[in-house]
Amino acid sequence: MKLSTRGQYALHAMVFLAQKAQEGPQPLRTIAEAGLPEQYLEQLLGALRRGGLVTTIRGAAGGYQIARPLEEITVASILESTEGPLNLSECATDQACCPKSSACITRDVWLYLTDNINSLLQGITLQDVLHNKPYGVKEHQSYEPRLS
Amino acid sequence: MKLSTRGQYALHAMVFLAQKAQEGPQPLRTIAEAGLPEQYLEQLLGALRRGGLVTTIRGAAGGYQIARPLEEITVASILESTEGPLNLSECATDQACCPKSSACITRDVWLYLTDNINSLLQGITLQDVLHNKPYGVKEHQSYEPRLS
DNA sequence: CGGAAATCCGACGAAAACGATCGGGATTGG
DNA sequence: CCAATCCCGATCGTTTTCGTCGGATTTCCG
Repeated sequence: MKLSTRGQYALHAMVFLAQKAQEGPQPLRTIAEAGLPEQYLEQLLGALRRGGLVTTIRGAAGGYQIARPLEEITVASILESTEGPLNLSECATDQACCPKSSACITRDVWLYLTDNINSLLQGITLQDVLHNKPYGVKEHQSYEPRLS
Repeated sequence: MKLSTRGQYALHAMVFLAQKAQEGPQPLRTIAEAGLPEQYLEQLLGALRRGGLVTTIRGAAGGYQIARPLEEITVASILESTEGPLNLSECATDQACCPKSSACITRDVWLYLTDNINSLLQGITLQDVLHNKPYGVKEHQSYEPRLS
């Protein structure tokens, strides 16, 4: 189980933009200076814009800016914008999984994990990351198997 | 962020073997009957054996069996055997990450997530899955940023 | 002993995903 | 106008994933 570099780069870029939030739009060039491939990063910022997390200003002296208050931007939303939704198993999203297995009890496991990982990711905001605070300490969602 | 089918198939197979734990060794053929690709599954069972989760009996009337008590086999160990360790970001395992970024504060995020997801996965045993019990409801590990 | 049932294992191959790179178009400040 | 900058679709090499294949080995059973 791993994440692609898209998510890593995206989080990195968002943290950078958050730090420079008061300094006007940051051009791609500047964001990539930490060592990220510039043209690749451009794609990711496009995804983040479409996800409503950054705004852009085109033309000379343009660049990228954080679109919303830092406490509203979660790691979950960053990863979802750049990597798509968390999908541990088709079994968890699609209905007709496990063709011949009458009682697919593994499905409950995937659903439980999906819920809890999402809740973990939603518990971390850019604000938290910047302030180096201990992250959200909600409890695990209690789990009751769905009757289906 | 997704899991490969290896993990899905492996969990499915392990649940099946757990259900048949009292009935002697189950041949590959039988395990695959639910619709899994037989020869592919064979590789996965090899990995599970190397991980110490199943034992095999070779030769005619042979097959696969659960190797340990159900409450000792966690979803974490199944996924680790078949997919390798959870690795959200090289940044989390390797040291020299983020080449030019002096203070890589994203690293703390990956470490935190890795710890908590692992703890989620370790909280579910085959026993729990079979009995359809609410899974482990430990709290999130409290997190204090490492000073590095 | 011989054959059938089964696991074991390495190699191969098609398809998808990943990690970029490229080239050109559109927008805007100076 | 021109330079800086974002926008966007296409392409491309590499790696990973998802299997398949063929053969070797082990063991039961008659």
